[in-house]
Amino acid sequence: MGRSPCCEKAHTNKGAWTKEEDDRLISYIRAHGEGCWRSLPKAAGLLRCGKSCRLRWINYLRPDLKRGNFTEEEDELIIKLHSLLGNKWSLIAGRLPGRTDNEIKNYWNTHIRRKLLNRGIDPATHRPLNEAATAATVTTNISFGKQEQQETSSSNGSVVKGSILERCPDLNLELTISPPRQQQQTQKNLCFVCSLGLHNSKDCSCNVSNAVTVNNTTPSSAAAAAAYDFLGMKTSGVWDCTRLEMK
DNA sequence: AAGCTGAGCAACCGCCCCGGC
DNA sequence: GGCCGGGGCGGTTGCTCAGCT
Repeated sequence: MGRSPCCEKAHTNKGAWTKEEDDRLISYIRAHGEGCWRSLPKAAGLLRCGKSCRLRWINYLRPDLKRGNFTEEEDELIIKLHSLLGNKWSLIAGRLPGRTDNEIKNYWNTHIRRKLLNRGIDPATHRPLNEAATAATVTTNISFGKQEQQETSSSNGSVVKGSILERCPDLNLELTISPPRQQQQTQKNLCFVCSLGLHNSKDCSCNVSNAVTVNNTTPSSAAAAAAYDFLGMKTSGVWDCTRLEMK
């Protein structure tokens, strides 16, 4: 049973892309644009799975990609975003123009993880390693909307109280998160995801969340509170979303 | 020079979500 | 409301290459 494969695997190439395949894909997309990935390989004369074409285009061939080493600023931004968003690589990539989720994921796993470990910071929790060891069950990753709902039901059917505050009793409850100050008056209903500039994201909870203050226990605000501890440096007072703006 | 090892990264796999029917 | 197909995403694999012995 199960769903049918996305393509006829018996007649598709796998592995590294050749220059000729790249050229075919580029010229086809230039001529026709990004359309139906499933039918693209056949139309472009490629013996590749549609998914493979999409991945190749998005991660390597797209003209707006920024190749080359990550800057120190990008490093720090990735670390901050990861502490907020967890392994939401696509969301993180959305804040780094010219970078792809795959690239950031690889970079995280190869460089930043080690960098944080060298700093004595647990890359999974963004807490000091000794603290992370004693509070291994505490997560500081954001949970949005549906994911939050999924996580609130345990396997034995009992409902776990969903509040991150309950799971993270050491959170600084005095912290207030707020949208950019000049927008506070006009965007009272901005959800946390939108406040990061990730409008129209699937994780946007504008429709379900009407506040972004930590005093409320909405998933987005509680998650924001959970992220107060950047790089192990606890902060207090106002945490301003504008700090995540690209420079 | 040859073999070994680990890092880096491109690509694949499988699952999930969403929209159309 | 349920099913199905397509797209997207995160995790993992495996190839390549540089550094070391």
